[in-house]
Amino acid sequence: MDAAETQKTADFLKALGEFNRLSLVYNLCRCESSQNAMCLCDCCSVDASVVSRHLKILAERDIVAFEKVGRERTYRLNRNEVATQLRGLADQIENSDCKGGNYDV
Amino acid sequence: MDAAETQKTADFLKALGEFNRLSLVYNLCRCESSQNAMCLCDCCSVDASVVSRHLKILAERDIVAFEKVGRERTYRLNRNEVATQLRGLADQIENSDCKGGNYDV
DNA sequence: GATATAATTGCATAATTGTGCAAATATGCA
DNA sequence: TGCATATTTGCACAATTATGCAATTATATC
Repeated sequence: MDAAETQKTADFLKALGEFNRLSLVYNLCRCESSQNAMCLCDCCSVDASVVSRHLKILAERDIVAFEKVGRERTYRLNRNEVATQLRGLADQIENSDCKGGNYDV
Repeated sequence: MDAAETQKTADFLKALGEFNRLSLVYNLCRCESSQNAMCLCDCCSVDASVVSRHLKILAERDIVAFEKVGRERTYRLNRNEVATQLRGLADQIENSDCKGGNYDV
């Protein structure tokens, strides 16, 4: 478990671990089709610029993907990728894949 | 998905989503037995008081459990609980349990 | 009781992060 | 071209968070 990978995982979890961003994720979760940012604004009572920034953070961590459609930008949740990453972490923690070089006393 | 539950999930993810705290979790992951805080200090190069505070946050979210042993406090990872929570979130996101009341357009 | 070690807490501070508003950019349409 | 809508960006600021140090608490041992 090198530091860079730990940092990357932490960044992923941190991106999900903020109320408005998690609300956006849940909101996208409910939608079959892509949603534009304006539509997503409705789910959290913050300025559009704030939603824009949160979506940017989610996109940077590959939690959402976006596409330009006209003057809109539509977002969709990367369901499989996010689920896979969460399950990978769960397995790692539960099955103790990391038990090799043991610090145990 | 009410706001309180969303906040709780966000808090859980936020607790895991910080470099030093995630390092502590990985470190505990490698140990079969409980570890005291001093021992855990070794894995992140910060003051003991910082480790103490991070462990407190992890304990508040039920990510770790502790026990008083003499003048030490020993910590262990709540493997199953953490894994279960992560998998629950993965399922929710992937299977779109929340697709019921649909905001879709 | 005196002393040593483990851990926590108070306090100050630095760093990061979330936010709103106004301005800028990008694009579609009349 | 001119105007409207969608989104982003610059800026300032508030709120939160991470950190270290010193002091304190708790407990074990001499």
